[in-house]
Amino acid sequence: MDHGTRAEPRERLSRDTVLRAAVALADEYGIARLSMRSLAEVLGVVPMALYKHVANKDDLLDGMLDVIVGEIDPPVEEREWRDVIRRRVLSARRVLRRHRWARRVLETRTAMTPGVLAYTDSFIGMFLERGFPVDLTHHVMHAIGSRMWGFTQELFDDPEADPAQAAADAVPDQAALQQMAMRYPNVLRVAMASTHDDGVVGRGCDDQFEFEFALDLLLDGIGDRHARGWTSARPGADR
Amino acid sequence: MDHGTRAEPRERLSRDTVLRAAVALADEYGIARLSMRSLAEVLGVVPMALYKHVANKDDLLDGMLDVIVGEIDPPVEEREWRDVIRRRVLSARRVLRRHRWARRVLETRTAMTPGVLAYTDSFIGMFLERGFPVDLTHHVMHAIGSRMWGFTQELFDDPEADPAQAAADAVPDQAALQQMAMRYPNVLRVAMASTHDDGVVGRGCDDQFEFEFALDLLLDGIGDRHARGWTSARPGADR
DNA sequence: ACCTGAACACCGTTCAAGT
DNA sequence: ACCTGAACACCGTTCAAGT
Repeated sequence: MDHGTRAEPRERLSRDTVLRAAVALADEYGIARLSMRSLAEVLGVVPMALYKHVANKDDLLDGMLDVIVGEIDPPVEEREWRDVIRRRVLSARRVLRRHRWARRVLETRTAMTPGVLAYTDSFIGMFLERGFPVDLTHHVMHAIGSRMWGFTQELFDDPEADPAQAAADAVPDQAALQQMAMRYPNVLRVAMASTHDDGVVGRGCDDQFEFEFALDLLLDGIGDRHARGWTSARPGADR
Repeated sequence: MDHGTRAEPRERLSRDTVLRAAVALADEYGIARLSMRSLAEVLGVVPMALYKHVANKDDLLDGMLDVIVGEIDPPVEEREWRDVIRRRVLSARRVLRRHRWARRVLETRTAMTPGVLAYTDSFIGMFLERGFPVDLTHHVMHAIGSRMWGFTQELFDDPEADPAQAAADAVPDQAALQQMAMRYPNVLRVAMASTHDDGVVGRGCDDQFEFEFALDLLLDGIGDRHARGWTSARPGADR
């Protein structure tokens, strides 16, 4: 019943309100629908008003990342490195799954924001404080890569899948399946292996299972190198 | 000396010429500068002319991917799975480094194009044909993920870095370094460890070394699971 | 069959002005 | 100090028309 502009004294904008509104908007409608203009509309303000609180769109995205990085649990107090790392990664994973746009944004930017740096620093600390040498820790961090955020670069999973696409995947028509079997027999065999129990070809994989499988492969390898006192000992280190 | 439109009988467009021109344009100026409009201009044609050969921009990107996937070497003839996989991955890596935009494009799309499927099928085949069970192969493919294309999701490396950014990274001012040391001591220690030999803080890491380190961690883990006859044996498989 | 031109509905962002 | 309005230089794409 609000004809005319119900001029409730709209709260003054702040960087924080802008960032949180942006996160909420991306959570609900996806990052593709987040534009300076759509965000302004949600906040009941003209697009240019945002630029008082955010330098530009990149700065907005960086800020959004920092907001959600703050949601990752701190490391647990324990001396066993493997468990500490494992839990932290799985906590990050839960956060990134709540904010499905965040993965893509993390991949996109160079992301040297304060929050991201703080998390990285704390993550490295988990190794160093538990006796890992700096050299090994360095290479280990590279090997872990995006898995410190709880995601693996999976092929063929679309993080922003529209339901239509998902439905199409789930019910492939017979002809397409036939073609598939001819041309890509190995893909099909592997896809079938994961899904014979629920009868569909698409989405039969348990993402969480796959993630932990890969994470444990990695942690095993790391533990092995650590136990063997591995160093990079690269030729020309004294050059 | 071409005043007026030098009406050389411009070659008729084809899907192939369009795709190759797009690849060349992205190679030279980066994917951000590739638009339907800029591509049309390069081809000396009006934007809408492209739509006869390409359904839309997504289709263009898919096509570009298929062009470069064709550049990956076929698997070598050998019976040792580890070496075959390793070489194939490193070949893919060389291709993706020639076309630096491709990594981002691969990440972005669901990418179920014929070329991508064919490569995936052949990749899976390398395991199956060398005695890996289907179940293990399935999980292994998930664990390998984007590494089958020769890239790891690295944090803090910008694939499309502008030179200005790179320069800024390479020569951090003293004050920034000081701040860094206070706030992110662990990040700094690790960064220093890799670079004491060339004296700069930024880009001191040997990407190729890091990639192979991580790849070998993974391959070791895979070999271990294979040797132990690992199966997923998930509860409820008969449900 | 292939290419063109004008138009539509979007972007991020600048600049000068309002209160 | 904060917000506004109009404008600029871009996008991808539709539609009706040209040859």
